[in-house]
Amino acid sequence: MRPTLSDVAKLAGVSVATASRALSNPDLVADGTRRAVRDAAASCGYKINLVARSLRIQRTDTLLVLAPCIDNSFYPGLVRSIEESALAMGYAIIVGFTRKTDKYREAYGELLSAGRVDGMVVMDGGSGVDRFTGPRPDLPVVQVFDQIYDSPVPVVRVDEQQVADLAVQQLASMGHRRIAHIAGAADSPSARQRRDGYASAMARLGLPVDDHLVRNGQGHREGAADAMKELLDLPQAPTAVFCASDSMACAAMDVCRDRGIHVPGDISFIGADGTSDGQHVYPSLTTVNVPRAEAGIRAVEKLVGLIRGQAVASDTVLPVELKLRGSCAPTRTAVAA
Amino acid sequence: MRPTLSDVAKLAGVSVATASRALSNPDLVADGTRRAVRDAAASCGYKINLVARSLRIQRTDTLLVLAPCIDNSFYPGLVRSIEESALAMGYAIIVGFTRKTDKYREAYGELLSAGRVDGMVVMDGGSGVDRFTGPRPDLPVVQVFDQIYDSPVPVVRVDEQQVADLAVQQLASMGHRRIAHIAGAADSPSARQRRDGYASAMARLGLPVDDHLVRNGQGHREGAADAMKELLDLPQAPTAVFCASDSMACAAMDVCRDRGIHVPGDISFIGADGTSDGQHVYPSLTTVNVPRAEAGIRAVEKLVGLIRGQAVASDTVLPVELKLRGSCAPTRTAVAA
DNA sequence: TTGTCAATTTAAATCGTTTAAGTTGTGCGT
DNA sequence: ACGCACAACTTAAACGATTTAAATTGACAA
Repeated sequence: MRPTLSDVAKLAGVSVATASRALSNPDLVADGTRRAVRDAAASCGYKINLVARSLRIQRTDTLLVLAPCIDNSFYPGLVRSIEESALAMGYAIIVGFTRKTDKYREAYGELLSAGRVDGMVVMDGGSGVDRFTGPRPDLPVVQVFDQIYDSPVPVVRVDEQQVADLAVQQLASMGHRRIAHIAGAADSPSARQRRDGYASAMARLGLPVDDHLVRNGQGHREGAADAMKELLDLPQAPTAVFCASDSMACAAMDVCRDRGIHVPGDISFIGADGTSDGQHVYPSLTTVNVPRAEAGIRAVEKLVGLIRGQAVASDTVLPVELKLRGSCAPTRTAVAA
Repeated sequence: MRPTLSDVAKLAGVSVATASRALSNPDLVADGTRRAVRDAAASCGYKINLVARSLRIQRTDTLLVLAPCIDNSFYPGLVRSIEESALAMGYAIIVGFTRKTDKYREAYGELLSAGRVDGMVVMDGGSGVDRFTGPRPDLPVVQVFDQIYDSPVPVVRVDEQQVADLAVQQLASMGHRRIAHIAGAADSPSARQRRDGYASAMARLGLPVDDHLVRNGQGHREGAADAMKELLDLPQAPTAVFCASDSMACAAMDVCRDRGIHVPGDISFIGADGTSDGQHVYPSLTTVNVPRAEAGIRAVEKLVGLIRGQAVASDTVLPVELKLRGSCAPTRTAVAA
């Protein structure tokens, strides 16, 4: 049987209260007593029972982290960053994947409402947070990217419109006028915002907004490949494409290579997110970077603040940044000019 | 204040014991009582306190999953598979990254020895499992891939020698004789075994084993790129390379592209692991697939068996398989012949 | 000797469940 | 009518820690 605190106390010849103090609040006991208790604990291999401790102090020191999936190269980095700062603040993390499914959202939400975790970071904005916890607006929850429309839940995010803006602006500054957009999953709030951002950037720059130039890539490679084929088959194919994610951009570039179309000579690409997808392809992908590591840190800070009952900013917006790489170039006419 | 079972009992006019039974062991109470308790619970929004429950039943229904990192594309799929089967068996998972560092190994090991989790899946074989839990051979632990030398811990793995064997055999059958190897991290058991497997396969096939043809790629892209450059600078460059991981193979192929060396025309590549790295490069990478999803399932099955005190196989070896893709081709002489 | 005070230590309550053991009351056979 | 079996429920004791309030100890001054 595993030794308990009472075993240690017996061994050291003190009460359990003193044993508890000696181990967790050392300055409240006399030197000799402390040593005796510590020796006793070591000699019998005592390990605290964290479950009992949690019950008593009403804290689990554990956070729940929910991502839609982990196949997507967007999330691993985010999870890693969350894990790192959680650990630094004394929390372990339970990781769950919602698969964008209410069944899983609810299953994991139980962990929060049943007190197995102290708070939750949600990266899956597919639907309201009440999908997770039922109607409990008081629980500590932080949303990261993919904000739910007019949700009261504190959020760490970027300005998605600006993501699109930077991309379109860059392409336009290189002389492109027929700029297409391959959009992300229809049910993703951020994908919708990037599409809107694309449209308004085009309008603002006085570029022709042609509905045929906007295609739904559904957020995955296959969808993006199909979308790209449609774009290339257009009577007037675009000279540049802004894709809502790097992985879609890579898939679209692959389609071009297969058809013998040169990137960036014949057509330029810009992706978004700044994942590793775009770094090791040829040509390497220009992208609008979304600071995922930073977001993870801020999310944990915010969540821990919430848990401790401190006042926290309800909306944190992080800066995005264009990373210029090999996949885009000035149009031929711009070069000629 | 959150309602407890005793609140529910009061509301329903029964004792807490009956309330507990009505909710978790429904067939032990009368129909009317059950309904009364359930209604009471619903009406006050009662949620069970899983921490209290865990303390009482001495189970947390939580597993600890330790990976060295998650940047590497090898682990996300494995973690996902573990999460999926754990959830199916009624377990949540705490995920931790060891960063191949004893500090982190010990920090997470605490969770196991302090009873916050019921068992642990370790994917980081860098050192003995005692690095995690101290000298506690009785705790439920399963190792996945990267087995620790003569460790008593049950393991789910592949035959790493066979991984190398399949690769070398394939290349040899295509006429290659100068086959190089770019090895993985020096401290990784599986990397060492693949290197040994390469050497013995070469010997068995009567191919010249030249020390210059074995380079340490250190398991990452940069290391592999350096290794590849050295190989290309050799007086007699290899005509084929077996890389200990797909990501290293991709990095090595990139070096060839930069130097204008054609793959697979001038040189063939085979990677290992079957990660997504090799699927979206050009040419797509031939690889020896390691069944990660299957491994995750088997690991959880085994761990849960261990937790429940059942007898489990101590060594599960899963089959590997060559996935022939575009990165390797017969030598010119083999084609001419 | 006695009282005061600070420094330690202890007993007991508490966190919210589960469950073994005990109580009650009903129906049944004889 | 009596006793027995059985169902339904209650009581009370865990699980293993923390923490409040009370008790003990010893030193020192009056």
